[in-house]
Amino acid sequence: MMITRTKIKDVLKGELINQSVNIKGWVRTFRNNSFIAMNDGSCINNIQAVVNYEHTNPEILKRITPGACLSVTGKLIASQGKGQSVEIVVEQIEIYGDAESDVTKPNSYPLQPKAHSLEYLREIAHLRFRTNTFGAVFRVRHTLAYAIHKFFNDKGFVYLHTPIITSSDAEGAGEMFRVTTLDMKNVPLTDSGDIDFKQDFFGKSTNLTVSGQLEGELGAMAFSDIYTFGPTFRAENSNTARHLAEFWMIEPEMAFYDLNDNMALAEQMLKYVINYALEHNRADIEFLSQRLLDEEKQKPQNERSELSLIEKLDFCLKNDFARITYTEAIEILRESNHNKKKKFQYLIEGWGSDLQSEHERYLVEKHFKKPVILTNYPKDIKSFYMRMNDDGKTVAAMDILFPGIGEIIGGSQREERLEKLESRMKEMHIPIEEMSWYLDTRRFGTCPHAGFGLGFERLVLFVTGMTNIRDVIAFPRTPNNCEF
RNA sequence: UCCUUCUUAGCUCAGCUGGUUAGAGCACAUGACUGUUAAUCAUGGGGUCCCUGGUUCGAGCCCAGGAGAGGGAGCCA
Repeated sequence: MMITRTKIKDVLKGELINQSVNIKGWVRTFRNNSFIAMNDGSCINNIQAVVNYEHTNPEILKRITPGACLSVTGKLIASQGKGQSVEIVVEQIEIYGDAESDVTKPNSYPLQPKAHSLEYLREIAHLRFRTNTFGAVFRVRHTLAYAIHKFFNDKGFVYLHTPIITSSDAEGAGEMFRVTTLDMKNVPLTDSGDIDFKQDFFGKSTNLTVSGQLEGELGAMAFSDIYTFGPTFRAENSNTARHLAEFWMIEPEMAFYDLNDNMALAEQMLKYVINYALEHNRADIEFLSQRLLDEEKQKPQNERSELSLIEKLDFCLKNDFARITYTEAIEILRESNHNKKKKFQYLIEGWGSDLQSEHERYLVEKHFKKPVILTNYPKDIKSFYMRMNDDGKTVAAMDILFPGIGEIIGGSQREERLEKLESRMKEMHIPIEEMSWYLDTRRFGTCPHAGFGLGFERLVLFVTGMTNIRDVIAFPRTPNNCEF
């Protein structure tokens, strides 16, 4: 009789003890010609399937190699060994797919039963899901994505799908990728010698979106509360461990919210999703936490983290984020011993200039030692749509800074007053005519509103303790790299 | 884009001041063992020292250019 397949996660619960079970998955290791460690991705743990090698065809045994895909049927029993509570006594093995283990042969399975560097695994990103670390990372990533949807859904937010192809280039959030069907070898030109986009697919110049915020504001002016969660594209030539050319962003936009409401929502959301991941992916996060501890054992004492990953996440949940204005931040930095001893590479020059990464890191990691929300930045270093404060010098912006990540959220109360918005756009040379659809929100029933953007991969970085953003997205796109 | 470090076996890395036949651990193969936990033990095979050019009697090592990767910065999420 055929037994239906059970996922390894469920088999490991032990409820099916003394019953026949069928599992399907990939071999991690095969020890002692007897013990197959199998994983099907349903959880971090493997199940041990025990083969009686004396009664099994040696040709079959030879094909049980790391990476091979098997279907195993047998009785689930209490394990005699120490590493696991239950194991399967193999009665039947079907090999779905072999994996060549001999590294001297071409096309051998590149994952060996040993530690590999993250850089090496990045080169074989199509197979790295099969490792403990990346299995854990991508299960956590999934849970965070689900938690974000659940958080907003439970609050009555509408999930708005903003366009991926846009014609607006006024956002100014970054360099854009062009979308075109024009023949690159024979680009049509106008009489004046410019590219004739009238002949392009959309009859105008188009790009991949750098932000769904402006469209999001349109939704908020009808549904009150909306959020977007989609891919975002920036053609910046930035090569860092925190930037991608293609990344996922969450952008809520709320009518009748001021800056304080905005901050409160952002903090509540971050804590909700971190807590959700801790509750639903405990084993994965514990594995990642232990992984970091093992890694840090190689470092000198003074370079090790004060808190483990789990402790860091718990700490973040239990403490209020620090909230300070830009002006107060400048004061703290100016008065710091670090600045007085000239330890900053960029000394604090005074009010008005943007903070450098080292300054943000000092505030978060040395001074407050917890997440920090910076507010009310000088208008000249922020975007046109941010609401002007009464001082005429600052805007109602907020950035949330996380330890080890830097800016994880950027947001603001939006400028809802038409005249002020238009004059700001003129100052910053934003083409007002092209943005007429956006300005309609201010013409027809405008209201105070606010929103923010959360870089999803940066959140995943924080929760998994990974340090390179290329290791928390399945197939990273960065300058000069678009593999798979 | 800028600064900086690196590139040696399938993987992770040693390789002294430029000097004979380039090493280790793991992996892999073969054999032994058989309740293991990345099993253990023995034996064995395995190298375009990233590429191109130069200096030198002699280059893995020095110089120039190029490619790729890591870390930092800028831009930001």
